[in-house]
Amino acid sequence: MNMGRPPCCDKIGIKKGPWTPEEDIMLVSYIQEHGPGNWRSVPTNTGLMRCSKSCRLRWTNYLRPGIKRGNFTEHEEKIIIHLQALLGNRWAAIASYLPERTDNDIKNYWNTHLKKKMKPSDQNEEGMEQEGHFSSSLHPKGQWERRLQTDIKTAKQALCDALSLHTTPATHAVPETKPSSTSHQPYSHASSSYASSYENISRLMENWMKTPNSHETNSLGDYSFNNMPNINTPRSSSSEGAHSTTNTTCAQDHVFDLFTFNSSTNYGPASQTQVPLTMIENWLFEDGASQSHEDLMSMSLEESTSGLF
DNA sequence: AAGGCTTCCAACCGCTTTAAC
DNA sequence: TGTTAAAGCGGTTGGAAGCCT
Repeated sequence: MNMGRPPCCDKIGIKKGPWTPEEDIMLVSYIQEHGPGNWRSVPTNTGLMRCSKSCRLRWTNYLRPGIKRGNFTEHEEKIIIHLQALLGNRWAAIASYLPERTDNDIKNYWNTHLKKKMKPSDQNEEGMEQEGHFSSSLHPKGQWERRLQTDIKTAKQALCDALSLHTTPATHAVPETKPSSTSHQPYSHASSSYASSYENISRLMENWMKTPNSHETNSLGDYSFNNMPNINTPRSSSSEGAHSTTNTTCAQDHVFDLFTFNSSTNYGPASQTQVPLTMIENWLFEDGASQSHEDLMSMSLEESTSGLF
């Protein structure tokens, strides 16, 4: 019986553990030619004795261009602390606000640095959480509920984009809308002895970026680091090119679902399509403003979450 | 100098969701 | 439409490196 997709890898002779520079170069060379995605075929086509999942993780967490490593700035630190309080341990969501950092990196940084740093004040926050002050831990929420919270924001952003109600792009917190910041982002440093190899790979990638034409067309569609779809969104970069459009559409669907849901309690079905635009605008502007990093930093937790519910 | 302890982070594991067949 | 693997995600671990005694 062979229903569904074929297996990702046969798990026989799969290599585990740290990646060698040679393996990295093999992977990068392959992605250079074909673009990320279709991970299933990566081990076969590259000769890497790695599981496809391992290849994907290696790429998204380490080799992907535009990743800043080590040395979290005070600003980044504050954002992480604030977002962690807001969203809980939803590292992917937090990482979307820090496009140059991977969720894994943020998670590690939180666990190794910030968690203990927060210890003295934790008492307060935990106390507040127990009293239900924070939305993220108001109740032991189900996954769909927590996802909904994020979706609301995504949906608002999508609708905002659709209606061309951009706030200043530089302060926009939702990274999907930002132009790629990766091409000019210097690699800060690699903390391990692997640094020299890593730099080699960086150079390899820089060469690639200088010659976008050589890889514009491939089985996965147009692709280059300069116009990589969703490059700012960790993980999603591994997805296929159509992703961002799909997200927007889905988000818009969500937002209209929300309107339908809200209005159905107050209005009859006929009025569902007659939500005044000013209402939507107000709603968007309200939250759109709060999406900037600066505002995110300055607003209180209560303020920042009140709009969500 | 060396042994033990701690810190840090890359990578893995396992679960859930999404999408291909 | 059901089954299955891929993708996404958060938690955890292993081991290298640094620090302490």
